[in-house]
Amino acid sequence: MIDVARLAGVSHQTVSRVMNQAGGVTPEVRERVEEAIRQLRYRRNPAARALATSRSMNVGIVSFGLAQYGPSVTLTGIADEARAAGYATNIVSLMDVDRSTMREALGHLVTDSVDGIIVLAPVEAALAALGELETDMPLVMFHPGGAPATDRIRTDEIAGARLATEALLDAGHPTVHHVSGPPGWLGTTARIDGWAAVLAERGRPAHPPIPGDWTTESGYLAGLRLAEVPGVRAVFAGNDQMALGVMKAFADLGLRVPEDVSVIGFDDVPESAFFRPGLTTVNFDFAEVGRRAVDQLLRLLDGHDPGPAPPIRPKLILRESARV
Amino acid sequence: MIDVARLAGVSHQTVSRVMNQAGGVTPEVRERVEEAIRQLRYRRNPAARALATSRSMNVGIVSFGLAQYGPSVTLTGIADEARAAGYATNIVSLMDVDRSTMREALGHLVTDSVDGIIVLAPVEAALAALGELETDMPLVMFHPGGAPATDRIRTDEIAGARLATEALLDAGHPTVHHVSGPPGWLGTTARIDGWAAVLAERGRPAHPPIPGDWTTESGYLAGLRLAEVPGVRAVFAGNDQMALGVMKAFADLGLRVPEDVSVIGFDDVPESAFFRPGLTTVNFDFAEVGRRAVDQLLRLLDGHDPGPAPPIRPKLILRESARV
DNA sequence: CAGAGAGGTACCACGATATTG
DNA sequence: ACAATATCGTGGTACCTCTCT
Repeated sequence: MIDVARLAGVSHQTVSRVMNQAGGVTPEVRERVEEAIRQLRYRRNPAARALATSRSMNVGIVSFGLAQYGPSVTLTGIADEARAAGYATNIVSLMDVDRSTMREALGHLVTDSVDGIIVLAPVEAALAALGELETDMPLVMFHPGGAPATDRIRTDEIAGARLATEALLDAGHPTVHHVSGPPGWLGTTARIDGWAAVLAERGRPAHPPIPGDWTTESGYLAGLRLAEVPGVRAVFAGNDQMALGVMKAFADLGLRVPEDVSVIGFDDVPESAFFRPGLTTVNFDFAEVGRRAVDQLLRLLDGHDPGPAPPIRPKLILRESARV
Repeated sequence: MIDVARLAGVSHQTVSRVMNQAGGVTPEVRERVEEAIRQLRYRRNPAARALATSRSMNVGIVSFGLAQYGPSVTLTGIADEARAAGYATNIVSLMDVDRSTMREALGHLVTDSVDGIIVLAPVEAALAALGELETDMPLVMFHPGGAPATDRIRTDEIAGARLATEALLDAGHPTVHHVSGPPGWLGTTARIDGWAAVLAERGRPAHPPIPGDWTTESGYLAGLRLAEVPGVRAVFAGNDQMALGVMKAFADLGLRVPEDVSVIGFDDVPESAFFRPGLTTVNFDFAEVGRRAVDQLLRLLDGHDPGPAPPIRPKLILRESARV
């Protein structure tokens, strides 16, 4: 910066003003400084800046289950939005989620002095661990189906499950069977809640959900079991992979989708449009989850209470797997 | 740090020595300092440290296709290994790969003054873009099927494709059909090369590969086409999703796997063990790719030429989808 | 004597180096 | 010779001062 100042014939302070888009610089001087910056290919040193401002311009991310579709898409949303706001993205990945791993992850990020943290671990264990750990660091977590709160970004998965269930009932099916995700995941609970609420409202029989584990295989097994239930007309699966498995089991057993049974999935993974039949499913914009998490965190960093962020709304994507 | 020094009754320099595990401190003094550190919950300021040492202790990652299984697992490997070495992980995700997006991504990381960069974008466009861009920053890229080089971490995907093809031929099948990945991906080329080489060596007919796009659906379409080819006995698919699609097409058309046709996949995604039938496939340790990339980069940062890193070797995972 | 543009100086929290006990 | 200290440099920003319409 000193070199730039010398070349432009000004003080380093003026160069700083130019770099920070601060006012109080003559257009003429500003141009001279900018030319010097270009000429010397100057980039300011973020460490020095961080030291002087006590802001690292880094956001930390604690992530779990990155190999899943939703979280990985959300991660890119976070990275993009943070970048756009001038923040870098510092990631810690978790193998398991419990109090000690969470404490360790947060500790790493605190040591790296990030300005704020986003927790991308939509499981109950994460919630519990965060509840027990006290941090003064601004923190936003992803909470599928959660209640409004300043530190949460919510996908309204209860509404998503309702959309699917209502669509199936509206189509005239007597009830809807549910293949759920594994216990412990926030999304599993939310989807069960939404589905059960609609059945209760309309006085339809609610068969106990058949638990899967998000995999296609578990969906297949659930499908085999469902096929034996007399009068199965409509199935709502907790994610698209399980819906795929259900459909495969039905196909193997000679049940036609959607002629005999309607199936609706959840997530709208890119492949779901290409399943056979194309899967009717519930879409959430997971990248938007990431972007909003960053926005919310930045507002928190600004100091004034932003209030709860609005939830991400579901969209029912109509394809061929369900007669609605 | 000054507070710690004051509390321990020493100079800040001595505290620095203790923090850095440097010698030249009496055990007694060291203990006093460590007690003071504990008491004040002191953590050193990474920005100040970065400024003084001109090392940010950050590695940058340029990633593409994070929603894919391989890259996302590799990312966690990178994050873990970097963390273990005291480095934080700074991620930039790419939507498209071309010269300008790559330049921009590297520019961001340079601005953030990372100490080194790992490029996780196994497509030819990335290779080309990096070739044209000159950076003095230490950089390691993931290069499936690539030749040995100091700045590359290689998975020996040619060997992986050979394993699959040889196993099928050894089982007595007259030849092997290949469902390839989309053009432009380094893995696509490597897998085709390995497959073709084995067929050539053994004088077997090589039908042109049927190109897919990594999705289950494209595998399904390829399976429909393959089923019409007379005498199809063995199929090697470029990844597990496509293998799943192929098997589904065969099932729909009444071809039994493995009785009528053997199928081998590639990647060994966690679900593949649960496909029906369980998928014989080629495993690579993608997390290890990430760990080695970090190790190699750290050696580069050390200054002395580490030589090419050894390639990641494939393993054939025998399950039920192929009679071998 | 305002007020705007520019410069001067202290300070951020460390590590490196030379120096002292 | 060894432990511990004092001083300086790192590259910026914040705040105060100066100068000139």
